[in-house]
Amino acid sequence: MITTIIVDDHPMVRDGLAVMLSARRIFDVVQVCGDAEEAIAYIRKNGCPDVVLSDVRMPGMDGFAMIAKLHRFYPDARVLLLAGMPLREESERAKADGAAGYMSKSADMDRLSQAIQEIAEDPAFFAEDSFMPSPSILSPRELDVLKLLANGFQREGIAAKLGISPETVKSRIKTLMLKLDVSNAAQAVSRAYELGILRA
Amino acid sequence: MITTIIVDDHPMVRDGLAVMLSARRIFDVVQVCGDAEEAIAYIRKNGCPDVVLSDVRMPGMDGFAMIAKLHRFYPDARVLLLAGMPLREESERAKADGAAGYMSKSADMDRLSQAIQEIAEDPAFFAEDSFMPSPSILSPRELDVLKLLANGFQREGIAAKLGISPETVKSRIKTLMLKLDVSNAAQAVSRAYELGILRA
DNA sequence: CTAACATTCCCCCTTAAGGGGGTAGTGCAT
DNA sequence: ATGCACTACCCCCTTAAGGGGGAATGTTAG
Repeated sequence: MITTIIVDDHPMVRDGLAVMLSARRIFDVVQVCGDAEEAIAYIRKNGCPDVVLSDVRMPGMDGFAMIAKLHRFYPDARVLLLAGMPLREESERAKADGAAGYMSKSADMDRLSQAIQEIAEDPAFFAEDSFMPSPSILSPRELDVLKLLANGFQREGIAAKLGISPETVKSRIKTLMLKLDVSNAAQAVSRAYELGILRA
Repeated sequence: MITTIIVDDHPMVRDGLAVMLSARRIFDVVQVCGDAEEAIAYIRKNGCPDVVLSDVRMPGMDGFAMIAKLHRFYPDARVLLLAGMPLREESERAKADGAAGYMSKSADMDRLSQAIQEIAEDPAFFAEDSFMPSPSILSPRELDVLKLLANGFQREGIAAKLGISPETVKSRIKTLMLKLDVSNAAQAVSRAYELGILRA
């Protein structure tokens, strides 16, 4: 039995992972947390699980900061970082910062499962998988919507501008936020600038 | 009597200006508009006023685009651009693009009144006033809040992070959005990146 | 001294946003 | 042909955001 805890600000991702992992009898998901602070508090109280699965980007403390903090108390803690949008540079940083791996949230369960087991068994193992082709993570339509969001439009205005329904705009915003791994429009715009999707 | 119309996406600014100008008996504010499209539609139906007062930054068509479009039908239209945050480069562009002036929204009424009169009388007059020292338009606290907004936090989270009340955060967001001349958090973040207040 | 500004916090209110589903048609891959 | 991404659209729901005020500090630049 491999004990794990899952840290992700997205309830969907977090719970989905928990269910899928638990379905494989070799994993025991002892806790799911919405942010790094919560996870660290839990670990300090209840001890460190075999593997910590954590989102890279989270409001507040991010995955890297969490590793640093966690390693101060548990130098041997194994943290597998999960990225909504895996980037090669980030993976390299993860390795350098002592992560146990860096994988995509959309990696299939077999690979993830395999990775977690290898991490639990081999203290030197670093798990990684493929990367996004960096830009154009967003579909053309999502980009349209994002640009209008950055220009202060809201759903109704975007819908009128693009000649579609506000509900569809809502759908695009939903998928776009999921891809950027953010929780609201303001953060989506920020991430987009950071990733070079939007240019200053 | 100098006829004017006011175009600004901020109801506060728009109506405030209308009232203050109307208080001076020499001005007749014949219309207030929330966006450039609306203003142009009005002008094409009712004729061009002596002076058009328009915000520079607006969702959709901005002040520069409005001048270009307006001048296609009314080559002599006099448009005084108003900036929430006056920048020297923007003022130069305004002059080049055929604006009748470029002034700060926070210019005092006497100067604005004076400028409008000169614009109405002299077809070659270009009105301008002082400029912001560019960066640090935002107060330290506003910057704190803005950064957290860009990181996906919302009022409650920001309040907790800064150890203040959510209502205070709301106040900071209000003033910050006013200064950046934007209508929501997403646009505030975008403007901040464009202005170099936030860095990718 | 007194504006101006920043900061803190409170109230009201309406509307928009976001979470979490679902259906369905297209077109492009394996 | 079966899947997958993209697109468009619909429903439910709760909570957050933003508009529009106000009041009270404290600091600082005229």
